[in-house]
Amino acid sequence: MRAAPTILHLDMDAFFAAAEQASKPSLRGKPVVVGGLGPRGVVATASYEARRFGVHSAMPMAQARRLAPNAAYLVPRFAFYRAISGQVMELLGRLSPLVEPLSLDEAFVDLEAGGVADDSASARVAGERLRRDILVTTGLTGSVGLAGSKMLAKIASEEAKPDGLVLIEPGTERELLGPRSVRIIPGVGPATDEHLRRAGITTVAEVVEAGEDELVRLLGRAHGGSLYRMALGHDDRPVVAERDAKSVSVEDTFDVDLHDRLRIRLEVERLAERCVGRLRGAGHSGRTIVLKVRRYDFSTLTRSETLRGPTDDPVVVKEAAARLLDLVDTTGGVRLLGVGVSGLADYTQEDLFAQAEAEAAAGAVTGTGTAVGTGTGTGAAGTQADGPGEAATSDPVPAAPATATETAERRWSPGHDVRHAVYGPGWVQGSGVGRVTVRFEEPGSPPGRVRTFPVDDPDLEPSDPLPLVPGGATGAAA
DNA sequence: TCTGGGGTCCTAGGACCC
DNA sequence: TCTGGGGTCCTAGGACCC
Repeated sequence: MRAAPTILHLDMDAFFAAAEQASKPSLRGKPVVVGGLGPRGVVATASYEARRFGVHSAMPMAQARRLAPNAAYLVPRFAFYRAISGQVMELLGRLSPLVEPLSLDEAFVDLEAGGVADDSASARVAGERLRRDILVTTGLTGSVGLAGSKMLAKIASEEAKPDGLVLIEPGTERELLGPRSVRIIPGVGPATDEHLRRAGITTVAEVVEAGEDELVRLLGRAHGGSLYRMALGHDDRPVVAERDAKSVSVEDTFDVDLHDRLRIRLEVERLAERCVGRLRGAGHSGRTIVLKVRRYDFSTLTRSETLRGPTDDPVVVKEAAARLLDLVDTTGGVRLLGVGVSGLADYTQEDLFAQAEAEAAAGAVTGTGTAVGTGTGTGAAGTQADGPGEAATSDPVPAAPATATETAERRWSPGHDVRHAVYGPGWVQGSGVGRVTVRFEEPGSPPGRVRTFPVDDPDLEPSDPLPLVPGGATGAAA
C-alpha cells in the first residue's frame, strides 16, 4: 500500500461494442451487442444502451435477443480490437515503463516508476490527460482508477465507469470498502459470495470482523488469507510488465452435439493442430497435453498426459490427444472439445536429443574417431524450424455439406467491413437467402443508407477496418 | 435456442523420495 | 517393532477474470 495513489488502472468502456459504434455511425446511441451469433453464442460486450435492457456479458445470446430484439448483433472482430488496443497500450507506455496489460481493454500502470506522479494532484492530472489522449487517438472513452494498490485502483476504475476517473486517497480505503458487498473485491465470485453469505458475511467490514483464522477455515489457506488482507486494504502486489504464458489452448463448442466417434476424433485432431500452430507461433513448446470434453449435459472433464520432454510437434500432440480421448466416454453427445498444452518451455525434447547427440559425437570424435552424423540428421527431425505459426490452415467444417450459396454467405459476417466498387466503404448488416445487406458509411461519415446485393456480386468485396480517427492508424492488418 | 473462448491460480490425493 | 514428515510431481476439478 503506497502513501500516494500512483497505481493507475485503465478500463475501456464497453470496449468491443464502443469500437463498433465508433466505426459504424448509424449504431451510435443505439443498443449494440457483440458476441457469438451461433445457436450457442454468448454476449461478449453490450453497449451501455443495450445494458439498459438488461443485456450483459456472458449472457446467452438467445436471452439477449429476447430482452433487446432491436439491438444490432455483431460478431467480434478481434484483429480490429487488437489494433485499437495497441494504440492505447502505446499511450500507457508513454506514462511508465511498467505497464501490465490484463486484456485487450485493461491494464495497470505504475506511475511512480514512470516518474510522472508521486502525489494525488499530479496522479489525477496524469490520469485525466491519459483519458483525453485516448479519446483523441482512438475516439473511445476509458475509465481510470487511481489508488495506492492494484486492488483499489481496479475498484476505483469500476466506480468511475463510464467515462470517468476516481482517485482513492490512501487512508480512506477502510471506510470506503467497509459497507460494500464482498463482491466488490476482485477474486470474490458467485461461489465465494455464497460461501461467505452462509457464514453470515456479506460486507467487507464483516470480513474484517470475522478475522483471518475464520476466513482461512472457510475458504482455505490462500483464498482466505488474501481475502482478509484485501478487506483490510492491504495489497502489495507489484505492477509486472512481462508475464510468461503458462499454457496455450484451443476449444470449440459445436452448434449441435457430436455423437459420431470418428467425427469426434477428427475434431480433436484439428484442435490439436490449431493448438500447436498457436504454440509455435508464440515460439513455445510444452510437456503436458490436456484434452477437455464438455458433454451434452454440460458436465466437463479434462484428461491430461505429461510427456518426458516438451514438444511442438503436431503429430506428437495429436497422438497424445487421441490417447486421452480413448479414456473418455462420449455416449450421449459432446458439445465442446478442447486441446491445450501446458508446462511451456522454449526448447523441445528433440532439441535435447540433438544436443545430447552432438555432445556424444563430440566426445566420440576425440574418443574413437567413428562419429556418426552429428546433429544435422536429427536436427531436421527435431525443430522443423519456423512453422507456419497461426496461419489459418483450416476453415470450420460445416456439420452438413454446404451449398454454394451457403459458402458464399459465409464470406459476409455481420459487422465486417466491405467495399463496393460503386458505393464505396460499408459494413455487412446481414445476409441470407442468397443476399447480403450492406450499410454504406464509415467512421467519419454521417449515418449511411442500406442496399442489398446478391451474395456473389462481383462489385462487393471484404475489406480491412478503417481508422476510427482521421489520420489514425487503426486500419488493422486483419 | 441455456450456458463462448482463452487464460490464471488453488486444492487435494496419490506416487515417490529422502 | 502400528502406522513421521516433508518435499515435488502428476492428475482432476473448480473458482474466477475478461
